[in-house]
Amino acid sequence: MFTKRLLRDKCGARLEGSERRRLEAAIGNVETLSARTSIGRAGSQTCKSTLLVEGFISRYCDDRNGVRQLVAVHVPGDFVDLHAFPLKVLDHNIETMTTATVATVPHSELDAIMRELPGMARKLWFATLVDAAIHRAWIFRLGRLDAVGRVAHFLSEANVRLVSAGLSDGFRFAFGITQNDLAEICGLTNVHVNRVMRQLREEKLCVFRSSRVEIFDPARLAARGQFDPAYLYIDTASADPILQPSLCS
Amino acid sequence: MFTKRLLRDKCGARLEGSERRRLEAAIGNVETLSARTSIGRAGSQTCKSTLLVEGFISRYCDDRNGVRQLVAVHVPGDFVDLHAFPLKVLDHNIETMTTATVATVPHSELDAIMRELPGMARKLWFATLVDAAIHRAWIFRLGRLDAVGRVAHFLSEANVRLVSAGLSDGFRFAFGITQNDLAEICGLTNVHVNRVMRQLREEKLCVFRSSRVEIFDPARLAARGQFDPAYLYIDTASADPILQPSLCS
DNA sequence: GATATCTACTGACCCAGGTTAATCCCGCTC
DNA sequence: GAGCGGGATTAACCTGGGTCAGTAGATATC
Repeated sequence: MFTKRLLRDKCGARLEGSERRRLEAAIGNVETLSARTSIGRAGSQTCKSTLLVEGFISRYCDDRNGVRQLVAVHVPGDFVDLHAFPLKVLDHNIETMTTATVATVPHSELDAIMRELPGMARKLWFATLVDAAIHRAWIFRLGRLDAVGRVAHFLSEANVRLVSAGLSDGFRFAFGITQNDLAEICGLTNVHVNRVMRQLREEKLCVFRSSRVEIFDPARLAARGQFDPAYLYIDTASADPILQPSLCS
Repeated sequence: MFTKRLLRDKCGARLEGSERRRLEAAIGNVETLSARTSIGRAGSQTCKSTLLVEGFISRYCDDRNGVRQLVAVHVPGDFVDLHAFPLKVLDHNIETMTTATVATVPHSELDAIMRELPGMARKLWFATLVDAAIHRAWIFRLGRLDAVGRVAHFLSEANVRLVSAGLSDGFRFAFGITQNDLAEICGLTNVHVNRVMRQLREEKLCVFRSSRVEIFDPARLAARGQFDPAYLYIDTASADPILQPSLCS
C-alpha cells in the first residue's frame, strides 16, 4: 500500500477505497534512492509523477552563485511533483534529502484515472493546492519572521505534517536533514541556524540532534513562529487526536 | 468579454472559443470595487470565485502585530481565488489594491463546466498551478535576494505579466500601488523600499512615480533581480513579440 | 589506528536593513 | 488659499544576521 498516506486526514478530499486501489494499480515502479539524488531538473519535461513513500524530498531553486533556496520539503504521503502533470515542465529542481522510497505514476495513467473516476480530478487538484497553501506560509515565514521565528515555524509545520503521516508522536520525530538544509529552507546561513538552534535549546523549546527533532513544548514553539496549522487543511475533527490540542494560539 | 485575458499565451492551456463562451455564461455578476476593499477573509468559506477584469488585487497574511505580508498580486485576467473552488476555505485574505472590476463565478457553475467540458478541468487546474509557480518564485526572492534584488525581481515579474495581459509595452505600465505595498510584497519596510527606489533610479534601471512604473532597461533590471520568466509559463513562441528578447539572461 | 570527510559549533567583525522621527509634496476639501 | 491627509523622502542611529576563519566531534575508509 504505497498510497496509504496520500491525502490522509485532508478536509473533504480523502480517497475512497476504489480510488486508492486504482491509483495503486497505476504505479509504474517503486525504488529506493540514496540521499541527494536528483529526481528532476528545472526546465525539463516530465511524463510521470513521484509519490513519496518513505524519506524526505526537497524542491529548490539555485541562485546565480549556486546558493540554494528550498521551496518545498515533502514528507511520506506527498505526491511530490503532481503539479508536473498539468504543467508538464518543471520550474525548479527536485532531489532526495535522505534515503527515500518513491513510487512513480505515469501521466498517461493519471489521464486514464481522471477519465474513469470523476471525483479524482478534484482530489488530485486539491492535493496540489495544499502544496500551494504551504508555499504561501513559506512566503509569510520568509517575509515577516526573524530567524528564530522561521525555524520555529518550519519545525512546527514539519511536526504537524509528520503527525498526520503517523511519523511523529507530536513531540519527537526522525528528520534526517542537516542544519545546512534548515538554512536553505529558512533563507539563512548555516552559521546562523546553529545560533538559532542553540537559542531554541536554551529556551527549552526544542533540540535537533543526530537527525532527530524533539519538541519540548509544541504550543510555545508554534507561538514563537506564529504558526497556525489551518493552511495544512488537515481535518482535525477526525485526524489523529494528537492534533487536537490547539497549536494555533 | 470579461474572460479575454484568462490563460492568454499560457503554454498549452489556452481556452477554446466554446470554453470561453461557456465561462462567460457562468459569470454571476460584475462589479467595480474601490481600492482596499476586502473580498475574502482567512478562515471563511466561499461558494464563488473571482475573475479580475481590471485593476489589481492582493492576497496577504497578517502577522501577530498586524504587519502584512502579501503572498500574491493579481493582474487583469487572473482567476484570483480559483483555488478556493477545491479548497473551499481560504487560508489568507484577499483585497483590492486599486479600484478594480471583478466578475464572480459561482462554484456550482464551475462544477457544471467541469462536467460539460472535459478539457476545462485541466486548464483551470493549470491556472492555479501557475499561481503556485509564482509563489515559488516569491519564496526564492524573499529567501535569497537582497532588497534591491527583490524589488527588481518583482517589478520584472509585474512587467512580463502585464505585457502578456496587454497592459505594458515592455517598458512602462500603470501600477496604482504604493511604496508601502511594495514593502509588503518584498518583506521590507517602506523606508527601505524608498532607499531601494532611489538606488534603482540612480542606476538608471527604473523609476516609479505617481502610480506609473517605467523600466529603462528590462534586461539589466531582470539580471539585477535574477529574474527568469520561465515560471510564468508564458508561451513566448506565440505571445506578444515584446516578450521575445530574452529577459532571462 | 591514521586519515579524510562531514556536520556541529564558536568568536570577532561588519554591514544591510530596521527603527524612529522628521520634513516635504501634492491633491482635496471647505 | 488655508488646512489636511496620505504618500514620498531623508537623516541618525542601532541591531540581527552575514562573513570569515577557525575548532571539535562523529563516521567512514584504508
